[in-house]
Amino acid sequence: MFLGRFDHVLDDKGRLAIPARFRAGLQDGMVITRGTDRCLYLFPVSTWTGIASRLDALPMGDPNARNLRRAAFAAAEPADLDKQGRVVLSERLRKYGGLESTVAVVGMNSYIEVWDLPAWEALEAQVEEQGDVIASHMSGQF
Amino acid sequence: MFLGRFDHVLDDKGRLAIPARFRAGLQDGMVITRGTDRCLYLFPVSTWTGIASRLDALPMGDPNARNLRRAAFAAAEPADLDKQGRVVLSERLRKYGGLESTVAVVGMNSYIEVWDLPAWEALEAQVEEQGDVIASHMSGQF
DNA sequence: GGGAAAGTGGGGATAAGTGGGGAATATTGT
DNA sequence: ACAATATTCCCCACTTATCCCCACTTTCCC
Repeated sequence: MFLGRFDHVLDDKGRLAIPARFRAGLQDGMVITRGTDRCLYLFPVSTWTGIASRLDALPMGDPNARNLRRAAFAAAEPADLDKQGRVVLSERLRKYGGLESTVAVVGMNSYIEVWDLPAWEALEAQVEEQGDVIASHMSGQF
Repeated sequence: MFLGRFDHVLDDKGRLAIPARFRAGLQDGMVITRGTDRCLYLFPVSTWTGIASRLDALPMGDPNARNLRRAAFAAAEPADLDKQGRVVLSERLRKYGGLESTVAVVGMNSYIEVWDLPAWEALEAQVEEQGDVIASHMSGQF
């Protein structure tokens, strides 16, 4: 599973080194797409196919559903690890995520999120202020 | 399958370069036809035959079904990739899609859509206005 | 401390996207 | 029917981006 946060550098070719611990789960390829709050999602293909089939099931008679489906598929980009364990993030994805140079690669258990580092740190600080909320969500679960 | 968005130029001969990643799925030929919302659909032949047989199965006693069938078959045009991986879009199809010079070629998983770029961008902006609709549709799915 | 692996950087070969010329085929007009 | 014009298709050429490989530095681990 994908756990932990890693700060990596995006080079001028748009390449991002995937943390070594995450690579095994991405050997068969991955799909990178836009996530919530200006981050990027990075799914193993096996996970993506499930998402894709649910998108395919959307009713084509509904205009909103049609456009949602279009946006979702258009934003998705297949990718593979190179021999050094990196992926190329397209110009478009980088722009969406506001990725400049240093990014946070965050394991989200079943998938991976990629954040511009300043944005991630701001989010982290914000969450820290709300410590009680998190604690209340976790109580009685372990 | 077909994923991602690519901005390509339509030359004065009406030729459109198919993104290299899409070509493998179209080697055996394709069928281009009118899509919803003024875009073009581009199906691999194998996918098209399924659609065609469903159209064939429509009840010929029903006037609506008859006309749907007529419109669907009349709009469809077979095409092949040339040696450079391009297809020629007929005058009629270009006019229907309002294709001027730059178009968006969008992978829709099982088929491909072709949009006039300004129209596509308008659609994208519209979807974005609806907030994280995409994310909410994907959330709870992985 | 030594070895291996991880993260980072850069250069060269190859393919992708685009434009244009010319031969073969079809279309039009006299 | 024949010539003139237009259309389609195939091939070649250029520019830019992408991919693949090699190499260096730092960190981690034994």
